[in-house]
Amino acid sequence: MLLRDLRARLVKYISGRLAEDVPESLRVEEPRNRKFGDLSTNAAMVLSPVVRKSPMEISSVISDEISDWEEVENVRTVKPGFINFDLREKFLIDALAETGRQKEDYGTNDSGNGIRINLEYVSSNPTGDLHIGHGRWGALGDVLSNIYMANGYTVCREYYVNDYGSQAAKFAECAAALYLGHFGYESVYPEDGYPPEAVSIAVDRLIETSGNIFLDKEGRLSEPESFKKKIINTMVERIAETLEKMDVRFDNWFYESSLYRKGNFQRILRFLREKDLVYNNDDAVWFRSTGFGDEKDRVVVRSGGEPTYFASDIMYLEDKAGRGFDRIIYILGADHHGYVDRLTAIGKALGIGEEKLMVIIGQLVNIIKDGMAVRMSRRKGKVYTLRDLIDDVGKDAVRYFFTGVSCDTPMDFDIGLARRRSNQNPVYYIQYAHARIESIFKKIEQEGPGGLSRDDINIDNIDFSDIEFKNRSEKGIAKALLLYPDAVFNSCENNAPHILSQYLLRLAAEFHQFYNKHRIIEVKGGTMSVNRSRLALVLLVRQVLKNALKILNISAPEKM
RNA sequence: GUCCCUGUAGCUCAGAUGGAUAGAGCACAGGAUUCCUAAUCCUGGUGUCGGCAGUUCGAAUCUGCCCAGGGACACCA
Repeated sequence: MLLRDLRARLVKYISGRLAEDVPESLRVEEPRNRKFGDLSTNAAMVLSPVVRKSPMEISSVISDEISDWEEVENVRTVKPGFINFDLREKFLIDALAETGRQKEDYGTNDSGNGIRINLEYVSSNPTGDLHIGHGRWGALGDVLSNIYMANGYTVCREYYVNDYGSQAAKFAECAAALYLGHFGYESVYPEDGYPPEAVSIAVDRLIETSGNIFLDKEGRLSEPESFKKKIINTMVERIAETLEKMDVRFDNWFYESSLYRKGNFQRILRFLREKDLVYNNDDAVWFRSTGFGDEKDRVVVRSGGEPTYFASDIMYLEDKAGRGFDRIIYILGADHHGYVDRLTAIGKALGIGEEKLMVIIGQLVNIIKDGMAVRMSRRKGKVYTLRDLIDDVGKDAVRYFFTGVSCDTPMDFDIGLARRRSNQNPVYYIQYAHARIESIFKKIEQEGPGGLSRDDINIDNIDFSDIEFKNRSEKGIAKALLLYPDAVFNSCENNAPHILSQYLLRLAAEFHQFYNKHRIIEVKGGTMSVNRSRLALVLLVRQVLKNALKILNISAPEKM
């Protein structure tokens, strides 16, 4: 990791020599403006208050040190106290050779040290189709999982199925009404039920696969409990199918009902009483969540004796901790942000450290249609669902749109725009870079210069010492390639897949610019030759594009 | 009323723990293809970084107060 390694080295030099503690804010980074050089550090400025010397004074000491590094050349200090420097070509070439050797592993690191993460996302109630927002959490969770794995963590992707409470019961009730109605029997549809068109998705499917097996002779449900189980599973199947359409998959579908297996609820209740974490009031059992930072106490057992959803939350978190995860991450939609305090309260009460529990809030998605915002409420009949979106624009675009912007940003999703398969969609720009490179290789293979075989354009057989930088865009590409591992690391540190998306866009841009100016297959006086240096460079670009696209799980097409 | 997120170019958004002249794409105008895919490239420019104070050598970034948009505040999930 170029930036991180250089920073670490600088910190090591400074600590004990110039200052006891090196400020966190010390950075080695690319300067915004290219004219300042390849890299830059603010070391002198952040040290100034610590050392009580002027930045310029400190910068001369530090720039002397940096000048000794074999990676860099041309170190200079500038006005307020910045130290700017360039990367030496010899270093770039050696580093690129190493990149080529690592191939599909390039960019990964083991900073995660095998730490076990449970990442829960989507977890939409199985009471209807997924909406657009779920697509965002799905893409976010999936890519974040990939990012964590690329950084050496172990990840369990989990979906929590709410199949136990009153919402599931209500859904089953609605479904039963439609089911009986379908076979011509009288049925009463619950007044406050889910929209029938949402429920019928599952009912139609159930009838298709299982026919009337839940119907008894009197025109009633023969086995209401199995019907409920079946109808919910049918909905879950449908949800899983939708998510699979965008390549979002889970390691564990965790059923809320499984928390209530033999005596588990009584066990946790006893435990909570022993710890004095609950008390009785108004015939209900309350959890002392205010004692752990929640704004109010929460009911665990209703006056009727039924456990609440909050009871499930307690057991679920306990279960996760019991499965030995070092870190438990929830991705919640902004409409559930009120959960954060509750969850952390449970965590504290159960002795799960704050550093172990993390909640990522994803802001909502607005749908824009013909310039107008469209409300997306599942309770209001026919809406534009995630399934519709994936069918309209394809999984690559969906995934890129959702992970290309910060999850803190409420996004506007313009359906009309997303439908257009045009250059307005940046994902094509990135994929096109990959397709172009493939096309070059195909050309070399098919009608390339004599004496050049397929093996010669294999990354394993390339002599990277052939690389030379004859112009700015070649060096620019090299630098961009070497910054990839930092992008992977930073996107993990910040739980921000969009850092990776942004990086990809930049690499693609570097490539397209290069491609337009310089040729890999050169033709001189009718004879064709391949520029070995550029071939090597482009092979690496392809590798990094592939690696990054794999993390985003967006396809890298060979032709477009 | 309380809490969370957001407010940056005409539009969609970057700007990762404060740093050097605030960026990209789209849209708009013009140009580039006898040659590896023009889904590309090159050239054009616009900003009271929502507002007002404060902290700092230095603020789009941190703090406070306002304004605007979205969301959340059940013995529903």
